[in-house]
Amino acid sequence: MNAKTIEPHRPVRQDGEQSRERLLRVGLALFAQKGFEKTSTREIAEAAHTNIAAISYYFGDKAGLYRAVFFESQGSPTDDISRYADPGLSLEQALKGLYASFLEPLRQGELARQCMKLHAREMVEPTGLWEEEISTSIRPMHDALVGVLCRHFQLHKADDDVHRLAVCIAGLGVHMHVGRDVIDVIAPTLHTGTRALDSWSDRLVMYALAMVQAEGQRRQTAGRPTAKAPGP
Amino acid sequence: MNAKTIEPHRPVRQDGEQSRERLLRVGLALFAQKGFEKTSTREIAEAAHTNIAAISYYFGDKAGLYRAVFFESQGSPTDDISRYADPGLSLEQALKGLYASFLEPLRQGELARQCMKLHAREMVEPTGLWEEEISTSIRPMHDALVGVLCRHFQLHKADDDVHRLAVCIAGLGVHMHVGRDVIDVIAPTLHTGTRALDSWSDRLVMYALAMVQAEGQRRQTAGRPTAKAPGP
DNA sequence: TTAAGTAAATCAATCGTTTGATTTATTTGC
DNA sequence: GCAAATAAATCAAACGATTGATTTACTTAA
Repeated sequence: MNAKTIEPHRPVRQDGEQSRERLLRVGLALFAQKGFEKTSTREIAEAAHTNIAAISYYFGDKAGLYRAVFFESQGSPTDDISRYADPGLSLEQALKGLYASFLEPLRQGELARQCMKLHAREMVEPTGLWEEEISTSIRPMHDALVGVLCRHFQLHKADDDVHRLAVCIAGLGVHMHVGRDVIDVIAPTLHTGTRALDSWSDRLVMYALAMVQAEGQRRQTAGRPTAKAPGP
Repeated sequence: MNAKTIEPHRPVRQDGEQSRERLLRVGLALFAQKGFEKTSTREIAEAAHTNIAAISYYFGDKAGLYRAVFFESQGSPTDDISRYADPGLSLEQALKGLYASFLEPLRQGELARQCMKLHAREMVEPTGLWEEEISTSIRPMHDALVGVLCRHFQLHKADDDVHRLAVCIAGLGVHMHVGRDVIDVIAPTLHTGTRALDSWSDRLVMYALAMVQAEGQRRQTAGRPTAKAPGP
């Protein structure tokens, strides 16, 4: 943040802020690769070319470093909502924006991919930060998606079926990250080249639109009885 | 190595097998809840009312217990494929069978749910058993699903688009387990009651059918020029 | 007896963390 | 301008705790 002037020669002593950033970067890589428990503070310090004490010096403790990695390392956390929550957008545009939020980290490089992996790891092995992530990032995204669907279905209030549909639509995007390694093994060609992600984006939008359409048809077929299932 | 191979006959003492089963049950619960690293052998032994030495006595080491938990505890691992790989089944029947495999563990009780959680954990934090699980369980499932789709699309060979569709169809089922805790927080009503899972099954099948239909339409619209990657 | 099984004590290794001292950069007093 | 003083950053070393694994002695059923 603070502008560090250019040092005339290689200083024997680091800047401090540089060590902090190295710890963040290395911490993200190792935490994403091996998880929190399997990663030792000595390993982090060694990879970051710092002393072990630097971790507690800058972040208090190992958990503090993890927390900082989790919240500071992400590129653009929640402002992506504007890409699909805007009432002026069409359904297809909103879905395109939604899946772009999911897929962009995959093409953006290793750093963003590590962030996603860290978040995916939190999903099945919550360390406590996950609930905060839900309320600050996931919940707004889900609500925005539910809003888009309600507007499309001309509903003033979302019912369980809308929530289910929203979960499934988002689930396609989540699965791109969670199941990535599996996909690489089962069907490696699906992840080769930059065009691959474009194909994924097109298909995800197409599938999501198909699900929305199917749900719309179901709501019409289900007819007046606004209940969930046709009564006896 | 020690000659701690599998005994051909029942062990002479009854308490032994009981301790072994208790270790498996408790190990599954703790590994699923806290993960492999966070779970200590002392904790397992204490919860199973056995001694720490029993772990190495029956399973060699902690990793051996984990391996036994991972492969022995699952109810019906791979024979579910018959439920959707049978060529005589219709597409809808195959999809119903597929999602039944995903959803049944959720209604079957805590034990099966713990198994699924253990597998979901392996997905983002592989301990080495995951690759074996892919080749023995996931790959056959994916191939079977691809086969069903190829039969439906009247293709003699699967292309990337079919694989993509299969991944998305399976992704809906995977997301039921991976995102379960998140769903419980965001939309708790979606998981209440036994009827809830029936609704999920109906919707998943409906959405999958919609995706298949959309892909079929796309293949027709795309027309003769077999799009991007026509094989020689 | 014989051997499987259990219990308690103990092993070496590693963990995260803390300490006190050292080195460098910046500020202050004159 | 210049040395003293303060702050920031880094370092090696060791801390206590906990880990998985092992050893030893004891119990129990065949």
